[in-house]
Amino acid sequence: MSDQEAPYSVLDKERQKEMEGSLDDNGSAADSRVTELQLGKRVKEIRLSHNLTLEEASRRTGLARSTLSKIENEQISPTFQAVQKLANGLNIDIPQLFATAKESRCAGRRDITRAGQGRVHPTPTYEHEMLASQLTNKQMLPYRSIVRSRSFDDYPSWVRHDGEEFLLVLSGKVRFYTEFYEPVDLEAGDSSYYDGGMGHALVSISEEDAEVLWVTST
Amino acid sequence: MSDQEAPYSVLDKERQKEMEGSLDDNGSAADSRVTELQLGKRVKEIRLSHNLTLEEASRRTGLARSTLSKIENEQISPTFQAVQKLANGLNIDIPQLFATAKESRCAGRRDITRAGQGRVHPTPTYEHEMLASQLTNKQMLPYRSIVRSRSFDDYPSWVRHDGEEFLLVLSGKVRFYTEFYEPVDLEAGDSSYYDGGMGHALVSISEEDAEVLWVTST
DNA sequence: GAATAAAGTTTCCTATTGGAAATTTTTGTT
DNA sequence: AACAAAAATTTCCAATAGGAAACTTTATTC
Repeated sequence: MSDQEAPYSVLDKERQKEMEGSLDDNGSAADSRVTELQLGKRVKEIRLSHNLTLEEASRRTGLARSTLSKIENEQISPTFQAVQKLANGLNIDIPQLFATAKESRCAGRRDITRAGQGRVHPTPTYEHEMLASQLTNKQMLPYRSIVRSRSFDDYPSWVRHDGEEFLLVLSGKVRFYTEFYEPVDLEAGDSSYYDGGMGHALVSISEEDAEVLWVTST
Repeated sequence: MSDQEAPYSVLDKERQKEMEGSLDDNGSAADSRVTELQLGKRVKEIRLSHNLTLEEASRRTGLARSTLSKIENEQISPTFQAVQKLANGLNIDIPQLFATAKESRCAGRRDITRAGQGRVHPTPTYEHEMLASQLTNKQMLPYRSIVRSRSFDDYPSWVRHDGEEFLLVLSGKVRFYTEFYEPVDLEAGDSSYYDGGMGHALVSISEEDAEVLWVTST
């Protein structure tokens, strides 16, 4: 093959490879923590653990051998489409792919929120105090709320969201409306667990505004 | 981060009126189209729920406005790199991005537990009352516990388990021991969020046994 | 309602990806 | 060791993503 005059010399290659290690920059706000590295390695691991050749993997995923090779060697950043084909073809679900890349499960994170020191977020019907708001990427979102609403009519429509929700009444008394059930009155100490996708709403029915704790799963 | 910028609004669910239906899967894991369609929509949802403009999002993620727009409108398939910047910049973890498609079970489950009516499960150090125990297959496990322990020595070893844990002190006062931090005293209303894999233990330090609420993610 | 500003989309161009085929590396056989 | 076969990598080029700026749409103000 050509040697001295080729525009892409071996030297260039080496240099490129080195730079590959940390391709996060753009000094802007994004916290580009180095979560990168893993993907290619991970894919290779999985492929090998299934005892597949690139050829086979190519057949199953619909991606070219060459493309797979490049992905495994971190030479390219596959498009989302490609990632999906990969995941489908190799029978891995995407979260799994990133599970390792993301970070180890046995972290030692801890966040403490003193009473009343959460980040407050008011709405017409509730006054929410986000707890543990320092910690990001949580699996659950806890918040303590004061139920301002005094009538079901305060709600233009059902409140809905992804995930599941746990509710505990801390003080006062509320009426708990849900889309598929009769309303129920809950007092301090009563709790409920329900699907967030089901419409729901709370109304204070005690002298003072009731206080509740919510934990939502993501 | 974590300041006066748009408060994390998982709470702005009010505006999340529609849950899209209609995903035609052909059962097998072969077709990638299904999830593909979701990505843009999902990103847009998330961006809006954080009350961000494309401009803002661009600043945070380091991706161009135009690129973000194209992604949201499914005009391009972002590279993995781009997806990562997205996830970092918008503070979402990647699995969450992909979670949509399969989560189409907008069930309407609900379980109510009256104060003191949970299923009790005593241990030497705690007296646990499982809440919502009627409901199985939950993503979270809530329980209210009385902290019997009076000394750290009551614990033969650290308590550890999978997932993450949210802790709220309901009454009394506890000392919160963790594997990687100095012990902290918590009073009624104080809360903490931490990784279950990190050793932890509670000890009552008030006159009466303290009462706490725990929610563990699975 | 026109004028202005802000948010979002499209265009145009460069940089990068993805695939077919050539090349190199690895593995197995005599 | 030499050869052949299989697997992996690299090259080259067409197709596509990403970014800057032009443009269109949607709010906001006078």
